[in-house]
Amino acid sequence: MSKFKELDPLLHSQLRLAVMSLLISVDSAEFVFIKEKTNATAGNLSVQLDKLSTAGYISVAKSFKGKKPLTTCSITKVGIKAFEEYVNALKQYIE
Amino acid sequence: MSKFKELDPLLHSQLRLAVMSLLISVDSAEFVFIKEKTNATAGNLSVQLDKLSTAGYISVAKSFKGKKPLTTCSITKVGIKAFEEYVNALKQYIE
DNA sequence: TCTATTTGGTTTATAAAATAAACTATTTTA
DNA sequence: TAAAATAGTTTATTTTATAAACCAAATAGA
Repeated sequence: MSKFKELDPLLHSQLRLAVMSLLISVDSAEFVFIKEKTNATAGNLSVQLDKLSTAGYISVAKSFKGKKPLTTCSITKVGIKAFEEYVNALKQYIE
Repeated sequence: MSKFKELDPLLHSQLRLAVMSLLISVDSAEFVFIKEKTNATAGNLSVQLDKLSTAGYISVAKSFKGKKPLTTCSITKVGIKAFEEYVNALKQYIE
């Protein structure tokens, strides 16, 4: 029984983890879609997307659908790696 | 693809999760042992044990080994159930 | 023997994070 | 054309985690 590995604090957050979990299985997803799937408020989601984006875990593209703003997110290579490492570390806790 | 289940916030914390993970596989464990396994500071561990104890997830017995204080913890039935449910919910995020 | 240091913690203060509330700009609907 | 909805962002508040300070007893060193 060894010591517990650190859990990436950026991923060890319910909402950010849900976002990453979503994004890892799709090519890209829109703000509104993520918001619905995660049950997040827009404000909270906005903040957490920023954090993931700042860390380079996701990329966020802002455009327009007609005249409404459209925020599209996708996971990056760095994000995939971080997610995989997090899941790996987490298994030590739950298996 | 359904919405994400809530993750019990009491368990979704690195240190408290590590504590529960430890306790679920042993009969009981002493403060110092848990502290070493989890790399926690005494202060932080003390606070988090209190929270788990207040929630009824663990029981904490305070006694003396010679004249030194000895804090012994074990997981409760309620704690085991909560841990299992947490792990279950978590799988939705990482599988 | 007195005085540091260590052990085994708890309590309180501070820093960081999550969340909620308020706000902006545009658009659609009644 | 006023009200409500959409798609967000920004800022404020609450909650959490962590660190620092503290306590009491025991042990170790000069």
